Amino acid sequence: MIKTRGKADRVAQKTPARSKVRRRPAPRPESEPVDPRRMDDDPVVQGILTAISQKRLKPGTKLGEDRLARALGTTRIHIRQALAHLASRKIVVQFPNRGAFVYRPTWEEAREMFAARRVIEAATVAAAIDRLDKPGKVLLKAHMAREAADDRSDRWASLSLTAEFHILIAQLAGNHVLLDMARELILRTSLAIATFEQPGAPDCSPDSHPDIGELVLARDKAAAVAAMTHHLDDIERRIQPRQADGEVDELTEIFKDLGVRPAARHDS
Amino acid sequence: MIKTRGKADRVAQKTPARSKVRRRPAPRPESEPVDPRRMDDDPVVQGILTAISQKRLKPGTKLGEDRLARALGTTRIHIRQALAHLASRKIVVQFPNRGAFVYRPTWEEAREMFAARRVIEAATVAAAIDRLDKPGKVLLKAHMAREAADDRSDRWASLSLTAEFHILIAQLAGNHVLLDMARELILRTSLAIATFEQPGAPDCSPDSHPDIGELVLARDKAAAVAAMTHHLDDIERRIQPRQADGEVDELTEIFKDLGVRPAARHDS
DNA sequence: TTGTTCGATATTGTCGACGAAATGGGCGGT
DNA sequence: ACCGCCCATTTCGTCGACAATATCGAACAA
Repeated sequence: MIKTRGKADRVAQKTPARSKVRRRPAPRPESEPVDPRRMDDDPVVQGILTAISQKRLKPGTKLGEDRLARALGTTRIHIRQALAHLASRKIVVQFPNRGAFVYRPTWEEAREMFAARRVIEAATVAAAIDRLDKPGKVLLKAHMAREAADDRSDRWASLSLTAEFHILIAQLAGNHVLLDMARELILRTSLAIATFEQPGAPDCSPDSHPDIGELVLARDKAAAVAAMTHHLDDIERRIQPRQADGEVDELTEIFKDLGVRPAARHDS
Repeated sequence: MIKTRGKADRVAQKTPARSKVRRRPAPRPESEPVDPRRMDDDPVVQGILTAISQKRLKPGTKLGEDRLARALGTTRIHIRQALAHLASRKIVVQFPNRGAFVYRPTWEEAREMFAARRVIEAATVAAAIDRLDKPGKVLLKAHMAREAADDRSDRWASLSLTAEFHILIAQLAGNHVLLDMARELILRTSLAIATFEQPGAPDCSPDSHPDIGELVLARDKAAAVAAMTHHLDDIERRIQPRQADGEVDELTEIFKDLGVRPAARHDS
């Protein structure tokens, strides 16, 4: 008979307020309205994300499912979901029957990411200045202090710190949509940098951050936008279009001034 | 033994050019280098996406897995993948153990989407003017002709058409990253409109499109940017912050100026 | 030695089924 | 008549296993 299911087909999303207006019978403790699932909170996703932003996972790295499952202590299905999510956000690429790899942007795409960042972040600094208030100033000053106090002893922590400056600006802008875009762009940009950086160049000239921060605190919008744009230009200038198709070129690059040959290959 | 798998761990992403240079033994027809999986090409995703952009799926609609699987003639696992992808892009929301629903933005988020669109699309028109060339002009003129010839006979086709104008501008900008963002924003904006629109108001004042198009063709950047911004303001003004939490309020809205009271409540 | 073919291995993709949670309706108590 | 509880049904989440495909190594021919 199949029972065509006449109702409840479109019940409307909304934090599951019970069908009627009656307040919940308190089966739940309180204040837990069953939040929507946020894949970004998944520990697997978080792990891969921070590993990437700290450059512990390099572009092109294969992310095998079974391997990750064992490494992170979960089952393959969670890994699959996490990888699918990261693939949707273009943090990883999935090839059919071959697996997932950390995304490696092309040179053109890297350029386009920076162009997009200039657009977005120019808007976020401007908006951040517009709606800057006491708590915002406190947050900004606190971050600037943290960056000033950073002694570069922990390269990974420093990398996170510089990225957080840009994210903080986007947060101060108060637009969650722009914030998400900025987050995504910053992450993907770090992939672009990792792909095309010259070996041994710093990631993000941290010297510019205090200047930008001061301009924001001074509410000098035009100068702050100009400084941010210039800052991003600076970062972009640090990358070069080396052969992005790697492997062979990578090897020639590695061995070209090294003079060693594989010898006779007997591992173990 | 476990076999720590000494090599090939990071082989680099790159369109799987065969391990050697030899041409393939011809199991594949030709010219198909195994492209990365693009979830956006999935027919299920496409179906839901166009259904949403044409407002055949309204915000809040429940997207049951088994139901969709039967409706679209696939298995549940494909539906799950598609829904996960759409959830990553915030087109749908997934509640644990409750299913997926077409995303219904909050009022603030709707405002933020428009603000973001002003930022992105101001940049895309500007860039489109900068790199406008012959084929670009042809495309733009062709689209303007199509919009001019549209007789609104097919409401769904008209909706797609107006969205495509904005996407075309973004395409002309030549920045794939910005293009993707514009695509996503346009789609989510249409969800915001569907959520908060006043019943019976047109979606996107199509009258503005010819003006903007002409300004682009005339390469008047300042005026085009201003026109685009104004156009988006126009659209945003058409929505109102009605109670977004729906159902009860939705019903009161439906019946509020209808003059009927529940009387003495004896249904049937 | 160089290049090709074939088989073994490993990894991914998919399916079916079961357990878990929530929804909805009916029942009994106040 | 209303409110709360309980159970049946539906739907989602997860696990295990199998099939499909690619990768790797070795044997083989030129």
